[in-house]
Amino acid sequence: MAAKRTRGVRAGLTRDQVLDAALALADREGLAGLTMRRLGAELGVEAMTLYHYVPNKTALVDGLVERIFTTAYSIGGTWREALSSYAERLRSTLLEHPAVLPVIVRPVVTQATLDAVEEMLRLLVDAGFPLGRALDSLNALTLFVIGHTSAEVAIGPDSSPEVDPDRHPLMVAAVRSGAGADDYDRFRYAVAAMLTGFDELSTGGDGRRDGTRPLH
Amino acid sequence: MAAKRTRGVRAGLTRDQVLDAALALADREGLAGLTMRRLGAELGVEAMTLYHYVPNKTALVDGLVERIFTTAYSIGGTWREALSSYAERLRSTLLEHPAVLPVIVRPVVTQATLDAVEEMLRLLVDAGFPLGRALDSLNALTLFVIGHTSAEVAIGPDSSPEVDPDRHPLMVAAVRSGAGADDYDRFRYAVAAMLTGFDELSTGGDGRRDGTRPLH
DNA sequence: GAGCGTATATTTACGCCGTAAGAATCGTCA
DNA sequence: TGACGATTCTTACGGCGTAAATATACGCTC
Repeated sequence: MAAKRTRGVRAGLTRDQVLDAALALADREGLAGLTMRRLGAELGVEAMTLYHYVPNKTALVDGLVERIFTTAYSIGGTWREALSSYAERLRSTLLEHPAVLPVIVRPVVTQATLDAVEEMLRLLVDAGFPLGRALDSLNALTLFVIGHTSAEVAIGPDSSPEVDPDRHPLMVAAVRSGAGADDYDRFRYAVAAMLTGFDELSTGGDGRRDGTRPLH
Repeated sequence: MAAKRTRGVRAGLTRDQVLDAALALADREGLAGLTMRRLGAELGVEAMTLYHYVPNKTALVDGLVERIFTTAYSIGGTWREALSSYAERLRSTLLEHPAVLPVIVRPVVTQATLDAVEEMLRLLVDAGFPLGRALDSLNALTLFVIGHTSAEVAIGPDSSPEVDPDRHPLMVAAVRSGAGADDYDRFRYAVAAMLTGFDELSTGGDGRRDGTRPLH
Protein backbone atom coordinates (compact mmCIF):
# COMPACT_ATOMS: atom_id res chain seq x y z
CA MET A 1 0.00 0.00 0.00
CA ALA A 2 1.84 3.07 1.22
CA ALA A 3 5.17 3.58 -0.53
CA LYS A 4 8.12 2.70 1.63
CA ARG A 5 9.21 5.60 3.74
CA THR A 6 12.71 6.96 3.58
CA ARG A 7 14.31 9.48 5.84
CA GLY A 8 12.85 12.91 5.65
CA VAL A 9 9.91 11.96 3.48
CA ARG A 10 6.95 13.41 5.31
CA ALA A 11 4.12 11.22 6.36
CA GLY A 12 1.92 14.23 7.01
CA LEU A 13 0.97 13.31 10.54
CA THR A 14 -0.55 15.47 13.23
CA ARG A 15 -0.79 14.97 16.95
CA ASP A 16 -4.51 14.40 16.55
CA GLN A 17 -3.99 11.69 14.00
CA VAL A 18 -1.53 9.98 16.30
CA LEU A 19 -4.00 10.10 19.17
CA ASP A 20 -6.82 8.86 16.97
CA ALA A 21 -4.78 5.91 15.85
CA ALA A 22 -3.62 5.22 19.40
CA LEU A 23 -7.18 5.14 20.70
CA ALA A 24 -8.30 2.89 17.88
CA LEU A 25 -5.37 0.56 18.45
CA ALA A 26 -6.01 0.39 22.19
CA ASP A 27 -9.69 -0.29 21.61
CA ARG A 28 -8.87 -3.06 19.18
CA GLU A 29 -5.89 -4.72 20.86
CA GLY A 30 -6.13 -3.65 24.47
CA LEU A 31 -3.90 -1.32 26.39
CA ALA A 32 -1.03 -3.80 26.37
CA GLY A 33 -1.25 -3.93 22.58
CA LEU A 34 -0.61 -0.21 22.36
CA THR A 35 3.12 0.01 21.82
CA MET A 36 5.10 2.66 20.06
CA ARG A 37 6.30 0.24 17.42
CA ARG A 38 2.87 -1.05 16.60
CA LEU A 39 1.34 2.41 16.62
CA GLY A 40 4.07 3.50 14.25
CA ALA A 41 3.37 0.57 11.95
CA GLU A 42 -0.32 1.46 12.04
CA LEU A 43 0.54 4.92 10.74
CA GLY A 44 3.12 3.73 8.23
CA VAL A 45 5.96 5.18 10.20
CA GLU A 46 8.80 4.07 12.46
CA ALA A 47 8.30 4.13 16.21
CA MET A 48 10.74 6.95 16.81
CA THR A 49 8.83 9.22 14.46
CA LEU A 50 6.02 9.36 16.99
CA TYR A 51 8.32 11.17 19.38
CA HIS A 52 7.95 14.25 17.23
CA TYR A 53 4.29 14.47 18.16
CA VAL A 54 4.40 13.17 21.71
CA PRO A 55 7.22 13.51 24.22
CA ASN A 56 6.88 9.97 25.55
CA LYS A 57 4.43 7.15 25.92
CA THR A 58 2.98 8.43 29.18
CA ALA A 59 2.03 11.68 27.49
CA LEU A 60 0.40 9.73 24.72
CA VAL A 61 -1.79 7.83 27.15
CA ASP A 62 -2.61 11.06 28.97
CA GLY A 63 -3.73 12.43 25.65
CA LEU A 64 -6.16 9.56 25.28
CA VAL A 65 -7.67 10.21 28.70
CA GLU A 66 -8.08 13.88 27.97
CA ARG A 67 -9.70 13.13 24.65
CA ILE A 68 -12.26 10.88 26.25
CA PHE A 69 -13.24 13.42 28.84
CA THR A 70 -13.62 16.29 26.42
CA THR A 71 -16.24 14.34 24.51
CA ALA A 72 -18.25 13.37 27.57
CA TYR A 73 -19.49 16.62 29.00
CA SER A 74 -23.04 17.68 28.36
CA ILE A 75 -25.38 20.17 29.92
CA GLY A 76 -28.89 21.54 29.84
CA GLY A 77 -32.18 21.31 31.73
CA THR A 78 -32.49 21.24 35.49
CA TRP A 79 -29.50 20.43 37.62
CA ARG A 80 -30.83 16.93 38.12
CA GLU A 81 -31.29 16.38 34.43
CA ALA A 82 -27.92 17.87 33.62
CA LEU A 83 -26.01 15.77 36.13
CA SER A 84 -27.95 12.67 35.28
CA SER A 85 -27.35 12.99 31.57
CA TYR A 86 -23.73 13.92 32.16
CA ALA A 87 -23.30 10.71 34.14
CA GLU A 88 -24.92 8.67 31.40
CA ARG A 89 -22.88 10.31 28.69
CA LEU A 90 -19.65 9.79 30.55
CA ARG A 91 -20.53 6.17 31.17
CA SER A 92 -21.34 5.43 27.56
CA THR A 93 -18.22 7.21 26.35
CA LEU A 94 -16.11 5.17 28.73
CA LEU A 95 -17.83 1.99 27.62
CA GLU A 96 -16.85 2.77 24.07
CA HIS A 97 -13.20 2.82 25.03
CA PRO A 98 -12.90 0.23 27.78
CA ALA A 99 -9.21 -0.32 27.22
CA VAL A 100 -8.40 3.15 28.43
CA LEU A 101 -10.37 2.81 31.66
CA PRO A 102 -7.55 1.39 33.78
CA VAL A 103 -5.52 4.53 33.29
CA ILE A 104 -8.33 6.98 33.89
CA VAL A 105 -7.85 8.00 37.45
CA ARG A 106 -9.31 11.41 37.45
CA PRO A 107 -11.06 13.87 35.18
CA VAL A 108 -8.45 15.82 33.31
CA VAL A 109 -9.53 19.42 33.52
CA THR A 110 -8.71 21.17 30.29
CA GLN A 111 -9.81 24.43 28.77
CA ALA A 112 -12.27 22.51 26.65
CA THR A 113 -14.13 21.12 29.64
CA LEU A 114 -14.12 24.20 31.80
CA ASP A 115 -17.11 25.73 30.10
CA ALA A 116 -19.25 22.71 30.81
CA VAL A 117 -18.07 22.51 34.41
CA GLU A 118 -18.80 26.18 34.89
CA GLU A 119 -22.32 25.77 33.60
CA MET A 120 -23.01 22.78 35.79
CA LEU A 121 -21.75 24.72 38.79
CA ARG A 122 -24.07 27.54 37.82
CA LEU A 123 -27.04 25.20 37.75
CA LEU A 124 -26.19 23.78 41.14
CA VAL A 125 -25.56 27.11 42.78
CA ASP A 126 -28.80 28.49 41.40
CA ALA A 127 -30.56 25.48 42.89
CA GLY A 128 -29.24 26.39 46.31
CA PHE A 129 -25.99 24.43 46.56
CA PRO A 130 -23.18 26.11 48.44
CA LEU A 131 -20.39 26.57 45.93
CA GLY A 132 -18.04 24.14 47.61
CA ARG A 133 -20.68 21.45 47.75
CA ALA A 134 -21.54 21.99 44.12
CA LEU A 135 -17.94 21.22 43.21
CA ASP A 136 -17.82 18.28 45.56
CA SER A 137 -21.00 16.86 44.09
CA LEU A 138 -19.75 17.11 40.55
CA ASN A 139 -16.52 15.50 41.60
CA ALA A 140 -18.13 12.66 43.48
CA LEU A 141 -20.47 11.89 40.64
CA THR A 142 -17.62 11.73 38.14
CA LEU A 143 -15.58 9.46 40.34
CA PHE A 144 -18.48 7.16 40.90
CA VAL A 145 -19.11 6.84 37.18
CA ILE A 146 -15.49 5.93 36.61
CA GLY A 147 -15.53 3.33 39.34
CA HIS A 148 -18.79 1.81 38.26
CA THR A 149 -17.93 1.68 34.60
CA SER A 150 -14.58 0.12 35.37
CA ALA A 151 -16.34 -2.67 37.19
CA GLU A 152 -18.82 -3.14 34.39
CA VAL A 153 -16.05 -3.58 31.90
CA ALA A 154 -13.90 -5.75 34.12
CA ILE A 155 -16.29 -8.64 33.86
CA GLY A 156 -18.95 -10.03 31.62
CA PRO A 157 -21.38 -12.25 33.53
CA ASP A 158 -20.27 -13.11 37.05
CA SER A 159 -17.28 -14.91 38.48
CA SER A 160 -18.37 -15.41 42.06
CA PRO A 161 -17.08 -18.55 43.77
CA GLU A 162 -19.36 -21.22 45.15
CA VAL A 163 -21.45 -19.94 48.03
CA ASP A 164 -22.77 -21.98 50.94
CA PRO A 165 -26.57 -21.36 51.11
CA ASP A 166 -26.64 -21.97 54.86
CA ARG A 167 -23.95 -19.54 55.72
CA HIS A 168 -24.90 -16.92 53.17
CA PRO A 169 -28.62 -17.21 52.49
CA LEU A 170 -29.09 -13.59 51.41
CA MET A 171 -26.19 -13.78 49.02
CA VAL A 172 -27.63 -16.87 47.42
CA ALA A 173 -31.14 -15.46 47.26
CA ALA A 174 -29.91 -12.28 45.69
CA VAL A 175 -27.91 -14.04 43.04
CA ARG A 176 -30.74 -16.49 42.33
CA SER A 177 -33.23 -13.68 41.85
CA GLY A 178 -30.94 -12.18 39.27
CA ALA A 179 -30.32 -9.10 41.36
CA GLY A 180 -27.46 -6.98 40.16
CA ALA A 181 -27.50 -8.62 36.79
CA ASP A 182 -28.41 -5.46 34.94
CA ASP A 183 -25.48 -3.08 35.06
CA TYR A 184 -27.37 -0.19 33.57
CA ASP A 185 -30.22 -0.51 36.06
CA ARG A 186 -27.79 -0.61 38.94
CA PHE A 187 -25.99 2.38 37.52
CA ARG A 188 -29.13 4.46 37.30
CA TYR A 189 -30.16 3.50 40.79
CA ALA A 190 -26.84 4.61 42.20
CA VAL A 191 -26.82 7.88 40.28
CA ALA A 192 -30.34 8.63 41.45
CA ALA A 193 -29.29 7.88 45.01
CA MET A 194 -26.35 10.23 44.77
CA LEU A 195 -28.44 13.04 43.32
CA THR A 196 -31.07 12.57 46.00
CA GLY A 197 -28.38 12.64 48.63
CA PHE A 198 -26.81 15.79 47.21
CA ASP A 199 -30.20 17.47 47.21
CA GLU A 200 -30.96 16.51 50.77
CA LEU A 201 -27.56 17.39 52.18
CA SER A 202 -26.84 20.55 50.23
CA THR A 203 -30.19 22.22 49.67
CA GLY A 204 -32.32 20.61 52.32
CA GLY A 205 -34.52 19.19 49.59
CA ASP A 206 -35.23 22.55 47.98
CA GLY A 207 -33.76 21.39 44.76
CA ARG A 208 -36.81 19.32 44.04
CA ARG A 209 -39.23 22.20 44.27
CA ASP A 210 -39.48 22.23 40.54
CA GLY A 211 -41.21 18.90 40.70
CA THR A 212 -38.37 16.83 39.38
CA ARG A 213 -38.61 13.31 40.65
CA PRO A 214 -35.60 11.30 41.61
CA LEU A 215 -36.07 8.29 39.38
CA HIS A 216 -38.06 7.26 36.33
CA MET B 1 23.89 -11.50 54.88
CA ALA B 2 22.34 -14.24 52.87
CA ALA B 3 24.94 -16.60 51.49
CA LYS B 4 25.03 -16.80 47.74
CA ARG B 5 22.42 -19.14 46.38
CA THR B 6 23.31 -22.11 44.29
CA ARG B 7 21.01 -24.42 42.45
CA GLY B 8 18.82 -26.49 44.66
CA VAL B 9 19.63 -24.66 47.88
CA ARG B 10 16.22 -23.80 49.29
CA ALA B 11 15.32 -20.28 50.08
CA GLY B 12 12.34 -21.39 52.17
CA LEU B 13 9.78 -19.18 50.48
CA THR B 14 6.01 -19.35 50.57
CA ARG B 15 3.39 -17.82 48.33
CA ASP B 16 2.43 -15.48 51.15
CA GLN B 17 5.96 -14.27 51.56
CA VAL B 18 6.16 -13.60 47.86
CA LEU B 19 2.93 -11.59 47.95
CA ASP B 20 4.06 -9.68 51.02
CA ALA B 21 7.30 -8.72 49.37
CA ALA B 22 5.52 -7.83 46.16
CA LEU B 23 3.12 -5.51 47.94
CA ALA B 24 5.94 -3.88 49.86
CA LEU B 25 7.95 -3.43 46.69
CA ALA B 26 5.00 -1.95 44.82
CA ASP B 27 4.29 0.43 47.69
CA ARG B 28 7.89 1.54 47.76
CA GLU B 29 8.75 1.72 44.07
CA GLY B 30 5.39 1.97 42.35
CA LEU B 31 3.66 -0.57 40.20
CA ALA B 32 6.17 -0.13 37.40
CA GLY B 33 8.94 -0.92 39.84
CA LEU B 34 7.42 -4.29 40.58
CA THR B 35 9.26 -6.61 38.22
CA MET B 36 10.01 -10.26 38.62
CA ARG B 37 13.74 -9.66 38.66
CA ARG B 38 13.57 -7.00 41.31
CA LEU B 39 11.12 -8.96 43.40
CA GLY B 40 13.44 -11.92 43.17
CA ALA B 41 16.39 -9.82 44.26
CA GLU B 42 14.32 -8.55 47.17
CA LEU B 43 13.84 -12.13 48.30
CA GLY B 44 17.41 -13.21 47.59
CA VAL B 45 16.36 -15.36 44.70
CA GLU B 46 16.47 -15.37 40.92
CA ALA B 47 13.42 -14.19 39.00
CA MET B 48 12.51 -17.59 37.64
CA THR B 49 12.28 -19.02 41.13
CA LEU B 50 9.15 -16.97 41.70
CA TYR B 51 7.38 -18.96 39.04
CA HIS B 52 7.20 -21.84 41.47
CA TYR B 53 4.90 -19.83 43.70
CA VAL B 54 2.97 -17.88 41.11
CA PRO B 55 2.06 -18.96 37.58
CA ASN B 56 2.81 -15.58 36.03
CA LYS B 57 2.97 -11.91 36.80
CA THR B 58 -0.73 -11.29 36.22
CA ALA B 59 -1.59 -13.84 38.89
CA LEU B 60 0.83 -12.16 41.24
CA VAL B 61 -0.88 -8.80 40.81
CA ASP B 62 -4.28 -10.42 41.22
CA GLY B 63 -3.04 -11.81 44.49
CA LEU B 64 -2.22 -8.31 45.67
CA VAL B 65 -5.71 -7.05 44.87
CA GLU B 66 -7.35 -9.93 46.68
CA ARG B 67 -5.13 -9.38 49.68
CA ILE B 68 -6.13 -5.75 49.92
CA PHE B 69 -9.83 -6.45 49.81
CA THR B 70 -9.77 -9.18 52.39
CA THR B 71 -8.36 -6.75 54.91
CA ALA B 72 -10.86 -3.98 54.26
CA TYR B 73 -14.21 -5.35 55.26
CA SER B 74 -15.74 -4.38 58.58
CA ILE B 75 -19.20 -4.51 60.08
CA GLY B 76 -21.28 -3.63 63.12
CA GLY B 77 -23.86 -1.08 64.32
CA THR B 78 -26.75 0.25 62.25
CA TRP B 79 -26.71 -0.13 58.50
CA ARG B 80 -25.63 3.46 58.12
CA GLU B 81 -22.79 3.05 60.57
CA ALA B 82 -21.73 -0.23 59.04
CA LEU B 83 -21.66 1.07 55.49
CA SER B 84 -20.06 4.30 56.52
CA SER B 85 -17.25 2.63 58.45
CA TYR B 86 -16.82 0.06 55.70
CA ALA B 87 -16.31 2.89 53.23
CA GLU B 88 -13.79 4.57 55.51
CA ARG B 89 -11.91 1.36 56.13
CA LEU B 90 -11.75 0.50 52.48
CA ARG B 91 -10.54 3.99 51.70
CA SER B 92 -7.79 3.96 54.28
CA THR B 93 -6.66 0.48 53.23
CA LEU B 94 -6.47 1.60 49.63
CA LEU B 95 -4.56 4.71 50.64
CA GLU B 96 -1.99 2.54 52.34
CA HIS B 97 -1.29 0.78 49.06
CA PRO B 98 -1.79 3.42 46.43
CA ALA B 99 0.38 1.72 43.87
CA VAL B 100 -2.07 -1.14 43.54
CA LEU B 101 -5.05 1.12 42.91
CA PRO B 102 -4.72 1.30 39.15
CA VAL B 103 -5.24 -2.43 38.86
CA ILE B 104 -8.14 -2.64 41.28
CA VAL B 105 -11.16 -2.64 39.07
CA ARG B 106 -13.57 -4.60 41.09
CA PRO B 107 -13.97 -6.06 44.55
CA VAL B 108 -12.70 -9.59 44.40
CA VAL B 109 -15.29 -11.70 46.13
CA THR B 110 -13.57 -14.46 48.03
CA GLN B 111 -14.72 -16.83 50.73
CA ALA B 112 -13.04 -14.59 53.26
CA THR B 113 -15.20 -11.60 52.40
CA LEU B 114 -18.52 -13.37 51.98
CA ASP B 115 -19.31 -13.37 55.68
CA ALA B 116 -18.97 -9.62 55.90
CA VAL B 117 -21.04 -9.09 52.78
CA GLU B 118 -23.73 -11.37 54.08
CA GLU B 119 -23.94 -9.46 57.33
CA MET B 120 -24.14 -6.13 55.60
CA LEU B 121 -26.93 -7.46 53.42
CA ARG B 122 -28.73 -8.63 56.55
CA LEU B 123 -28.51 -5.18 58.07
CA LEU B 124 -29.86 -3.56 54.94
CA VAL B 125 -32.69 -6.01 54.45
CA ASP B 126 -33.73 -5.68 58.07
CA ALA B 127 -33.82 -1.94 57.56
CA GLY B 128 -36.29 -2.37 54.74
CA PHE B 129 -34.10 -2.57 51.65
CA PRO B 130 -35.34 -4.88 48.93
CA LEU B 131 -32.67 -7.54 48.57
CA GLY B 132 -31.64 -6.48 45.10
CA ARG B 133 -31.26 -2.87 46.16
CA ALA B 134 -29.23 -3.90 49.18
CA LEU B 135 -26.75 -5.58 46.89
CA ASP B 136 -26.80 -2.66 44.47
CA SER B 137 -26.16 -0.23 47.29
CA LEU B 138 -23.21 -2.16 48.61
CA ASN B 139 -21.81 -2.42 45.14
CA ALA B 140 -22.25 1.23 44.31
CA LEU B 141 -20.64 2.30 47.54
CA THR B 142 -17.61 0.10 46.93
CA LEU B 143 -17.17 1.37 43.41
CA PHE B 144 -17.44 4.94 44.53
CA VAL B 145 -14.77 4.43 47.16
CA ILE B 146 -12.43 2.97 44.59
CA GLY B 147 -13.01 5.81 42.19
CA HIS B 148 -12.66 8.49 44.81
CA THR B 149 -9.56 7.05 46.37
CA SER B 150 -7.95 6.64 42.98
CA ALA B 151 -8.45 10.30 42.34
CA GLU B 152 -7.09 11.24 45.75
CA VAL B 153 -3.93 9.34 45.09
CA ALA B 154 -3.52 10.48 41.52
CA ILE B 155 -2.66 13.97 42.56
CA GLY B 156 -1.22 15.89 45.43
CA PRO B 157 -2.31 19.53 45.35
CA ASP B 158 -3.93 20.58 42.10
CA SER B 159 -2.71 20.84 38.55
CA SER B 160 -5.54 22.81 37.01
CA PRO B 161 -4.59 25.06 34.11
CA GLU B 162 -5.03 28.79 34.20
CA VAL B 163 -8.67 29.79 34.38
CA ASP B 164 -10.18 32.96 32.98
CA PRO B 165 -12.11 34.63 35.83
CA ASP B 166 -14.55 36.24 33.42
CA ARG B 167 -15.48 33.09 31.63
CA HIS B 168 -15.46 30.85 34.68
CA PRO B 169 -16.26 32.94 37.73
CA LEU B 170 -17.67 30.09 39.79
CA MET B 171 -14.68 27.90 39.09
CA VAL B 172 -12.34 30.65 40.21
CA ALA B 173 -14.38 31.46 43.28
CA ALA B 174 -14.50 27.84 44.29
CA VAL B 175 -10.79 27.32 43.94
CA ARG B 176 -10.00 30.60 45.72
CA SER B 177 -12.20 29.67 48.66
CA GLY B 178 -10.26 26.45 49.01
CA ALA B 179 -13.29 24.35 48.17
CA GLY B 180 -12.50 20.76 47.45
CA ALA B 181 -9.10 21.01 49.04
CA ASP B 182 -9.85 18.53 51.79
CA ASP B 183 -10.14 15.08 50.26
CA TYR B 184 -11.42 13.46 53.40
CA ASP B 185 -14.15 16.02 53.85
CA ARG B 186 -15.26 15.61 50.28
CA PHE B 187 -15.20 11.87 50.70
CA ARG B 188 -17.41 11.92 53.77
CA TYR B 189 -19.83 14.29 52.11
CA ALA B 190 -20.21 12.00 49.13
CA VAL B 191 -20.62 8.88 51.27
CA ALA B 192 -23.25 10.61 53.36
CA ALA B 193 -25.03 11.65 50.18
CA MET B 194 -25.03 8.12 48.86
CA LEU B 195 -26.36 6.68 52.10
CA THR B 196 -29.08 9.31 52.26
CA GLY B 197 -30.01 8.53 48.70
CA PHE B 198 -30.12 4.79 49.36
CA ASP B 199 -32.38 5.39 52.32
CA GLU B 200 -34.73 7.61 50.39
CA LEU B 201 -34.96 5.45 47.30
CA SER B 202 -34.98 2.04 48.91
CA THR B 203 -36.81 2.41 52.20
CA GLY B 204 -38.82 5.55 51.61
CA GLY B 205 -36.92 7.60 54.16
CA ASP B 206 -36.79 5.71 57.42
CA GLY B 207 -37.48 2.11 57.41
CA ARG B 208 -40.50 1.03 55.46
CA ARG B 209 -43.04 1.36 58.20
CA ASP B 210 -45.47 3.00 55.79
CA GLY B 211 -45.19 0.20 53.27
CA THR B 212 -43.82 2.53 50.65
CA ARG B 213 -43.29 0.63 47.52
CA PRO B 214 -39.62 0.48 46.74
CA LEU B 215 -38.26 0.58 43.25
CA HIS B 216 -38.08 -2.63 41.41
C1' DG C 1 18.31 29.85 -8.92
C1' DA C 2 22.01 28.74 -4.59
C1' DG C 3 22.69 27.95 0.08
C1' DC C 4 21.23 26.84 4.55
C1' DG C 5 18.53 26.07 8.79
C1' DT C 6 14.72 23.46 10.58
C1' DA C 7 11.37 20.00 10.75
C1' DT C 8 10.61 15.31 9.82
C1' DA C 9 12.07 10.22 9.56
C1' DT C 10 14.95 6.59 9.95
C1' DT C 11 18.76 3.69 11.78
C1' DT C 12 21.11 1.75 15.31
C1' DA C 13 21.78 0.49 19.90
C1' DC C 14 21.17 -0.05 25.05
C1' DG C 15 19.18 -1.79 29.02
C1' DC C 16 15.14 -3.33 30.62
C1' DC C 17 11.08 -6.68 30.67
C1' DG C 18 8.28 -11.50 31.06
C1' DT C 19 9.12 -16.06 30.62
C1' DA C 20 10.22 -20.82 27.91
C1' DA C 21 13.54 -24.52 28.23
C1' DG C 22 16.77 -27.12 30.46
C1' DA C 23 20.41 -28.22 33.77
C1' DA C 24 21.90 -28.50 38.60
C1' DT C 25 21.29 -29.41 43.39
C1' DC C 26 18.72 -30.71 47.47
C1' DG C 27 15.85 -33.70 50.74
C1' DT C 28 13.31 -37.97 51.11
C1' DC C 29 12.06 -42.57 50.88
C1' DA C 30 12.64 -47.33 49.11
C1' DT D 1 22.59 -46.75 47.62
C1' DG D 2 19.78 -45.17 44.01
C1' DA D 3 15.90 -43.02 42.13
C1' DC D 4 12.76 -39.20 42.28
C1' DG D 5 10.33 -35.03 42.90
C1' DA D 6 10.81 -30.36 44.50
C1' DT D 7 13.31 -26.35 44.17
C1' DT D 8 16.61 -23.24 42.19
C1' DC D 9 19.63 -21.30 38.78
C1' DT D 10 21.38 -20.45 33.92
C1' DT D 11 20.72 -19.28 29.46
C1' DA D 12 18.23 -17.41 25.80
C1' DC D 13 14.52 -15.12 23.00
C1' DG D 14 11.60 -11.68 21.44
C1' DG D 15 9.66 -7.36 22.66
C1' DC D 16 9.58 -3.03 25.04
C1' DG D 17 10.64 2.44 25.64
C1' DT D 18 13.70 5.59 24.07
C1' DA D 19 18.65 8.08 23.63
C1' DA D 20 21.76 9.35 19.95
C1' DA D 21 23.18 9.96 15.51
C1' DT D 22 22.05 10.35 10.73
C1' DA D 23 19.64 11.32 6.46
C1' DT D 24 16.23 13.68 3.62
C1' DA D 25 13.14 17.37 2.14
C1' DC D 26 10.88 21.87 2.58
C1' DG D 27 10.93 26.92 3.13
C1' DC D 28 13.54 30.90 3.84
C1' DT D 29 16.83 34.59 2.49
C1' DC D 30 19.90 36.44 -0.93
